[in-house]
Amino acid sequence: MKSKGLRITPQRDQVTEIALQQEDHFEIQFLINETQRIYPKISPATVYRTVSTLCEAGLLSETLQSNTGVTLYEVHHSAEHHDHIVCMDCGKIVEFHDEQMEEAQQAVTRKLSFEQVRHKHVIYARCGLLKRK
Amino acid sequence: MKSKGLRITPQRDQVTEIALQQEDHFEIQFLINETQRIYPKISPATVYRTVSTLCEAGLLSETLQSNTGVTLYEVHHSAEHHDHIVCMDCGKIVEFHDEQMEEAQQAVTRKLSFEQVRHKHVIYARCGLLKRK
DNA sequence: TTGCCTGCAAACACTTTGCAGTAGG
DNA sequence: CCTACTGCAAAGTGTTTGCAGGCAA
Repeated sequence: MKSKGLRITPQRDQVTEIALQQEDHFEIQFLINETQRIYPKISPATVYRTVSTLCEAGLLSETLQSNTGVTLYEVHHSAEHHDHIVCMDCGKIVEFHDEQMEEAQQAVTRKLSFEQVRHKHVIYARCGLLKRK
Repeated sequence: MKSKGLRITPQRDQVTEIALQQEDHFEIQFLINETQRIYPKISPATVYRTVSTLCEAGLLSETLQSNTGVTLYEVHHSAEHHDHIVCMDCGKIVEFHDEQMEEAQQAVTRKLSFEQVRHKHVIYARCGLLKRK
């Protein structure tokens, strides 16, 4: 898998395993904490380096900013693309996919003579929990 | 205009004037440089403070990240909302507005029981300049 | 053995904050 | 006169980098 000239080390193993276990979006700090629980002497620098390696390898992707502005990562499911709704009140993140919207994007991009590479589409909304209180 | 308990000072005047002159997206560092050209002893902290004041006042908005990841601001035209295409090759930024897409967003958000507040929709694309070379 | 990988600490870029002095209204 | 605003420098954040030693292959 990562046998593309990359060495397999206990540190990378540990970080990779924890990262890939996550079903949700997570921040680097979480990964650092979790890894240090098991492997106390790992350095944050190594986690950063490993995460960017995993991103390049296509196993993770840096998806979005949380409602507080922190960078979040998620396991990259090559399957299908999705976008995000972030709740500004409780921070909850919901994924969605809308084919019609994707097509509209392609249309706009082409109309302006661009070739779309990727996009970042985040809707900031309120789930209503606060209002009900 | 900013007579909402806010004081008018030469520093704020200068920063505001330069900021509002910009037709394009700009980064804070640009604003700091430009202001210091005219008003050399202004402090970066003041520019930061002024920019956030202007954002709260609705005159500026923090719109997006450039292709290199820097935060960009733009003068806020209350008129109509638009989204952005950022060229990953040359950094060019094009604005677009697509009513159909906006409606699709509302539909998705409502379907998931959210109330949309705002959204950030950035398409990263290539303008093709590099390819032609 | 080779050189990629690690830990550590320092460097970094960007932004915020505490404080004492200044000046707007 | 009062207190918001400013400059300065220090402190924060989040992330990257240089280096010497260590270990996978």
